[in-house]
Amino acid sequence: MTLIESTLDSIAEIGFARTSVSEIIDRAQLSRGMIHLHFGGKDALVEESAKYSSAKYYDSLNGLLKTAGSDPQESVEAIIRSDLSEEVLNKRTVSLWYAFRGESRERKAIAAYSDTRDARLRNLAFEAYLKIARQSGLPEPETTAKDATNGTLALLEGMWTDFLLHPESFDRGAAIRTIFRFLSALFPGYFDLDGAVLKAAARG
Amino acid sequence: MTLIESTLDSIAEIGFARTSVSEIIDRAQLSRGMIHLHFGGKDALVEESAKYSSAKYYDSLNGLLKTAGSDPQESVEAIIRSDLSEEVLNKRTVSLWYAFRGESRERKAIAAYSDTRDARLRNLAFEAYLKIARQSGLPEPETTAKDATNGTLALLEGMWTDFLLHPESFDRGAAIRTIFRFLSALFPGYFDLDGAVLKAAARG
Amino acid sequence: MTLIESTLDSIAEIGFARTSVSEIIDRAQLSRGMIHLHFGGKDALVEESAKYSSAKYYDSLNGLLKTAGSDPQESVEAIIRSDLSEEVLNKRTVSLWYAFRGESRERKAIAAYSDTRDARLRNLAFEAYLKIARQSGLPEPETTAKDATNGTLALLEGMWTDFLLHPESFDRGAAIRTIFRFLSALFPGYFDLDGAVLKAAARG
Amino acid sequence: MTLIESTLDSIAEIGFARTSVSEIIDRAQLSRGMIHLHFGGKDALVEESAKYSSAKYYDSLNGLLKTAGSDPQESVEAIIRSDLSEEVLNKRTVSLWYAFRGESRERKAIAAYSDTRDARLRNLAFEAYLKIARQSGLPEPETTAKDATNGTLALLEGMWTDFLLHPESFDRGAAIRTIFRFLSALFPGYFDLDGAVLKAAARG
DNA sequence: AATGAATGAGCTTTCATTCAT
DNA sequence: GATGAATGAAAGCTCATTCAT
Repeated sequence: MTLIESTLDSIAEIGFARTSVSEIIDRAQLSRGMIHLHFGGKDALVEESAKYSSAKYYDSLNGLLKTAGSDPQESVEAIIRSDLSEEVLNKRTVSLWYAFRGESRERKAIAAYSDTRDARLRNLAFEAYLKIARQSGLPEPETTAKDATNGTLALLEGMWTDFLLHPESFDRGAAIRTIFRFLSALFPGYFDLDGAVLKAAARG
Repeated sequence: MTLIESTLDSIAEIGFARTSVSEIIDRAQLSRGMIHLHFGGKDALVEESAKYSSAKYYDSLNGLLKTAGSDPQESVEAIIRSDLSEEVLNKRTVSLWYAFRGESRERKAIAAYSDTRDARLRNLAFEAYLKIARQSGLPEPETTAKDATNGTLALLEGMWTDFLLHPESFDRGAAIRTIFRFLSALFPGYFDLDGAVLKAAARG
Repeated sequence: MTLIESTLDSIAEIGFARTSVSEIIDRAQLSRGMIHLHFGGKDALVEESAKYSSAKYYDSLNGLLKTAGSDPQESVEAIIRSDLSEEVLNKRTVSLWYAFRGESRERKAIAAYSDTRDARLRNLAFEAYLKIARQSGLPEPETTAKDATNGTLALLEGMWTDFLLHPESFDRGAAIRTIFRFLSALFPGYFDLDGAVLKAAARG
Repeated sequence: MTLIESTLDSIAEIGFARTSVSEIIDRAQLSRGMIHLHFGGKDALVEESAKYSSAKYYDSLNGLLKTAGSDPQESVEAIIRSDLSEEVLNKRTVSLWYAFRGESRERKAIAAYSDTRDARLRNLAFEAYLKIARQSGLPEPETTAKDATNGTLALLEGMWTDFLLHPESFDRGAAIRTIFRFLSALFPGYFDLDGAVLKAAARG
């Protein structure tokens, strides 16, 4: 196993504080010097691990988003279902995510990889909501779309926190339904409690 | 200053990793042995500090909630405005909150004090939403109220995360407006973008 | 034994490079943390040791100089005999002196304690030579005294180096005689090959 | 650049302790394995470097001594002026010389190359002084010549130490004059404060 | 009860050396 | 011969904890 994966495993399993160089090299079955040879030090390895972990999250997400249809409400649904899927949201990823966030106030390099969903995801959601808001004839569609985007991402964050603190009792279905209840109220005819609603008119 | 407050100051200012016994006793101007004498060790002190910090959060919140009117939508507005107020949501509290969450996967005693808004707050929100849902004549008012509660608390979590990662650019007003956009869609006539809407009929 | 003495012993016996924290604490029979507790780190301990070693050299020298009579040529003789005595010039002191000098180019704090005989000793020698030069009626007594001082201290340095490199074959008597051969040529009637010459007139 | 020159550069510039294998190969632009391939290890390379450095010192000195005239006092003057010339005595050589001396107590192979002027130089000086002593009709010319030799080399050592510790304020002219003051006293008519005195009789 | 000097396990890092290529 | 990735012993240092006072 690589040093980065061993580092992530260790942080996920025993936490940031107990993730020592010794722990990492034991897991990676590599020699002590490798960390400094390849990364320059433990801190740099941890930062690379944060970067890699963040990239993996977006990769997983992007992989899942590919399955979305062309309708904007389908894109939104894909984002929500993907971000709350077992592949993306599980004990390991949530442990890592919060471990890095706990360090982010002290280490700006880590903060950069701990961001609340990155620009690409925000843009994807915003574009979808903008189309929906315009189609619905809502006033100020940009502002509506922006708030819907921020709100959706905030709701996803909240669900992740819930998973962190109650991994055993967390209910993915309930989390998804809660989000769609808000969306179906905001964009009636586009969403219902089960997700995206595809109208005959919209499908042509 | 007490050991607990010094511990919290240290965690908030220089982070979990650099919060050593020496750092704490320097801040508290107490002798080295006091931590073990009074708490049994550093870990126990940190747990007590998490407990105290959590209690202080709810105290601040409860203090602010007292100003709420008797209408359920006013209660909801009070919760939201309080939880995003400068008194409750600031660099210190958010640093502490995420520092403890970073540790929560490894230390269950800390997890207990890092919870996503506790039972009292959930009940308060749920009771308010239940009244609103019933008054609105919505079907399945309990489920609606539960989802609205979970969603509201999730949105607040999301806003806190946003503050953690972008303390300088965070906009309290925009955060509040975003939440009310969702609530005003879910409970039209009870909320608008500015908060609670108090109908003549409701005021009697 | 103290940490400083253990450090000096180690440097004298096994050299600068092999004088590790482990070596020092083993010799001192103290715990690992003491070096950092009392001195702040190995470097600071080494500097304090250099300072102490330097002070001890001057103390030994001053102790021996007390035996000197009141005539200036007796002062000069006392300086030379003391600086080449077994008490002052021995394997330990010469090892330390050159070990510190080897470091002095890189560490200015150590250079300060490695100086070629300090100001007090220079002044003592200069005052003695000035009196002799004036009594002898030599032209430019100040310049003569200055050169005699520099030359005497340089000769002593040279003898120390000889001792460093050939501790077994070094001959204190020959070293002293060599120096007095130069001095007796420079100040005839004041010194001969055996040291200071005390004239009837000078003795009263 | 060769490994030996890189090693000497490193010791002169950053000191013994910081001269690592990595530092040396970086300077030499050679691969890591070369040190062991060609020298068997770092220690052997350092010893070869000490040997080379010593040889270079004597080469420089010999080159400068060639300019000396045939009179013995001219030979002595050449030795002194050469050993204190910028070519021979400069920051680099003095750094190297004292770095090796600092190690000499522990590594006899290095001590051999750190000697206080070698046999050839001693013989050259001794032969010159012996001629002068005999010409002057001094009693015990051998002993006088031996002391003059030891004294001269000791004085040169002392001047080097002065340069090591005060490279900025060191005054070559003053150092030379000081030595000649001693020599002119010991061998009047052969030296004065400016160096060798060449008598009409001696020149034929 | 209260102190803080002392401990030593465990930390990150360095670096001479090895050896498969 | 020549390379440089890999090794792991040993380095300096940190720090929670202990305990004689």
